[in-house]
Amino acid sequence: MEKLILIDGNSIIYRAFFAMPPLTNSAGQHTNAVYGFTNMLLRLIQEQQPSHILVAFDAGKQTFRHEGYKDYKGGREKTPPELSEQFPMLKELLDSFGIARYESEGFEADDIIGAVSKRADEEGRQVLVVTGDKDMLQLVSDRVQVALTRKGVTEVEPYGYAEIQERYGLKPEQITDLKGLMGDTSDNIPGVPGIGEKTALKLLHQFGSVEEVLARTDELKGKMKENLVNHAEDARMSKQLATIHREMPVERSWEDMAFAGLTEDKAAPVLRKLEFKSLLERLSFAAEGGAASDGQGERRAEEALDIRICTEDNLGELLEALSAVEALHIETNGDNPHQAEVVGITFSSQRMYYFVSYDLLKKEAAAPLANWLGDETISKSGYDLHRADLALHWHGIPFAGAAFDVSIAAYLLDPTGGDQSLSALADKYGLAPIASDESVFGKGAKYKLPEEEALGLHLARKAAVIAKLVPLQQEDLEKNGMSKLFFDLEMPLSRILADMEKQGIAVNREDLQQLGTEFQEQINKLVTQIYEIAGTEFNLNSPKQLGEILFDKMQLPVIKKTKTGYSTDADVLEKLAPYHDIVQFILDYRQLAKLQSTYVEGLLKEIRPETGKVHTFFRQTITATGRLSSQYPNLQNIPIRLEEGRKIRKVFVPSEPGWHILAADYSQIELRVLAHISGDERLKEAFLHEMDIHTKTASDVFGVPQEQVDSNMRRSAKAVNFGIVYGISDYGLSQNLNITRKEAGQFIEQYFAIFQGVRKYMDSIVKEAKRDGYVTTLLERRRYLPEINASNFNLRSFAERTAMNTPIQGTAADIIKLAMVRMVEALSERKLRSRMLLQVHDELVFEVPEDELELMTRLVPEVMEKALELSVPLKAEVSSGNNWYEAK
DNA sequence: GCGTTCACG
DNA sequence: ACGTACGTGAACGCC
Repeated sequence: MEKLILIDGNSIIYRAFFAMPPLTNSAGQHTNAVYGFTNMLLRLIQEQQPSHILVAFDAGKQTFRHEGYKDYKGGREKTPPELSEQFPMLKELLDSFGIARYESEGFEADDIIGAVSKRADEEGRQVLVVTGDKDMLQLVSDRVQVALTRKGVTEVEPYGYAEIQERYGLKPEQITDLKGLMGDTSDNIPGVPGIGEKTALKLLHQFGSVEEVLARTDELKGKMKENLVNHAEDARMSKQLATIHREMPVERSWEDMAFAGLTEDKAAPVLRKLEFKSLLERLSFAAEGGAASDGQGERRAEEALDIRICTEDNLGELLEALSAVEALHIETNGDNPHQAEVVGITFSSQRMYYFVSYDLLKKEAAAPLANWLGDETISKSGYDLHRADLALHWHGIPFAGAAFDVSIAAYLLDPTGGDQSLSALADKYGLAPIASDESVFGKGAKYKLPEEEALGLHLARKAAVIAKLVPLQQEDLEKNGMSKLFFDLEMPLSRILADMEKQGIAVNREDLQQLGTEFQEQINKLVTQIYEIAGTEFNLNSPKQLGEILFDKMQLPVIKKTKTGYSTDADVLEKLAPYHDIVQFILDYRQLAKLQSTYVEGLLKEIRPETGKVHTFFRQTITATGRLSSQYPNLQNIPIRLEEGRKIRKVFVPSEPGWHILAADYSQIELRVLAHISGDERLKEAFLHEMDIHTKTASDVFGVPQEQVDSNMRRSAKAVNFGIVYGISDYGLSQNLNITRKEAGQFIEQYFAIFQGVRKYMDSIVKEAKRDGYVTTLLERRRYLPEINASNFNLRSFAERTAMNTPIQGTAADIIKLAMVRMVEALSERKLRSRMLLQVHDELVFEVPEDELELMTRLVPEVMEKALELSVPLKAEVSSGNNWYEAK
């Protein structure tokens, strides 16, 4: 008789973790949850004699991160790292047992179990679902049984029709009704207030279903009736949430799930590594490894590598091997690559690994090696070569020829994939494991280089992993249709970014200091006034102390609270301003204090004395959408909206006398992208006719001619347009416009009634995300949304808004990146001296010699507008002056 | 190290 | 019943 055991992996490992006492192996890894899981598994196998087994997991690391987030919202503990670290071990163990496991981006273990059990049921097979989650009881049928864990985890209690009837007096399909009424705090299912298990069961015994209860509330009375009437929708939705979807495409055949029993050669090494001696005995496996054991048997099976620690004497070997180098790794220290030291370089060449220390690299004897590094005709594969390039540059060693950067590939393949270190990538691709940097170097203040031998080994392992990753990632990129994005856009861009960063942008130190003096005078005045009104001195920078003054001492009304106390953010202070003069002073203080600490003092610290410039570091592998980010300093958030802050821009000047700063920005690029991808005729019309998009939107939504749109209507329309781009919600819009949620909802409804193409796009992109588990941009940049089918309302809603926003923000990011690549080509073709310095999401900043100003004023917007052809025109506006302030 | 606030697109 | 507009980085207070 064939029998399938379907295990809810997440549910069981959680329970095992909390049920078992702490347990670690000699490597210091926690193993208690894996131990509990394995015990349960072996017992099930013995008792049930299954022919097939499948363990289902929630997909991806994100799930656990967001479970932490959800728990946090629910006021519970985060997933402890002692548990997180056990997931990879469990998966390795299952593989070694020959047990199939299944996780699929965008789906939860519930979905997998629901769908697999349904199919098996239809095929007439016996199924036992093992879980700690009572919701699963809804899956019970003639052929499907559900085993719930008891107190511990190794014991389970099987439920069929009879047991559910006996325990609850319900049929399996009524389990969702039960949840609909009583809710479930751990899953964030609300249910109906005041109704717990007892009341819910009574109601269901009387009426049979949620729908029937709600239809016949006239037969009830009192508070319960009131709650049911008022929360009818909650009840319906809760039932929906508790319903397991059983329709996902199952990408496992029956044969894939076959279980043939354990074999010692596969299972024993993993059990030994975990140091599960009692289990080894129970299975009659040897507790010590066989012939393979080499005294390191208990450690992870890191690969033995053939390593040369290079010296002046043996450097010739490496020089000969250079022509066959598959990968190199350039290790740097510190976060800021402009200040980093080069720790050492390793090379992988035909299964030999060479380590070169920085000291050796700087010696005359290594000149051929330095030449090789700087030869742009030699293609190089590595990890974070952009960072390496900068570090080498400041030590006088040119680097060129970056052709395949494993960190960028990993980012494109999963921009929100969490830890993208080489150690994590080795795990992910099933390569020989390598130690984490933290374990080799320590972190923070404890960072310390190990002995050269150990250092060389660790860095050689990195080079080895890079060499192996390259073909694997190349294949994955190809599979995802991202090869062009990688080779023709991101890799060229990474080289361009390094050039921009080395170039830097000049800052007038004296002017900046002068500005600081002016700010400080104003700050001093404000502080005096505020202390006087408050009647006491306190730390104005402490929201806690400020809150005590405003709300306890002065008794101003509390508008909003944070987790830790009173909120004092600008939103709140603006609402309090009418009550007391002090509030405006505080707002002004905040503004100036921000400018002073972040932009005057912060920027001064970043000016490099040698160049008189600031050299930001653009990060290419951070954002979820494909945008860049900027650090040390962040030059993508220099003030502009308020005049006081905008003055900061005056200190950003050309680095050569007589040159100009030229800035060009895309006009409404995100709404134009939306017009293109949604195909909305009205939106397209607006851009084809060069209309003011917010006025046009107001005119359409309020049904008045454009001439009659007043400033308030335009302001509302602008907020709606922003909201649309962000993945609109009535709540968000209401916050932004300071109106009620209902009014915001009406705005949105009116908008969608006019821009129907946009509504269709929003609906279809969410559907697409639910089907595929990811969304893409025009250039096939991809973002996975594992929570798009979550049963938790907040997680799911967030993913839905992300599904709407990411293709828009991401495509805009694609476009300006394309423009940057084309711009550099255009500059070099025309042999111009102008330099591209900064990118600020929809803006490019250049420094331009006088005699190129006219040409650049035409060329830059032209290149930007032609970067990608859409069904609406792209528009770029250009301007120039003696500094960034004037280039507006 | 986390939370709050605020600067930008 | 729940609480978010999307995407970032830096400074500061506080534990």
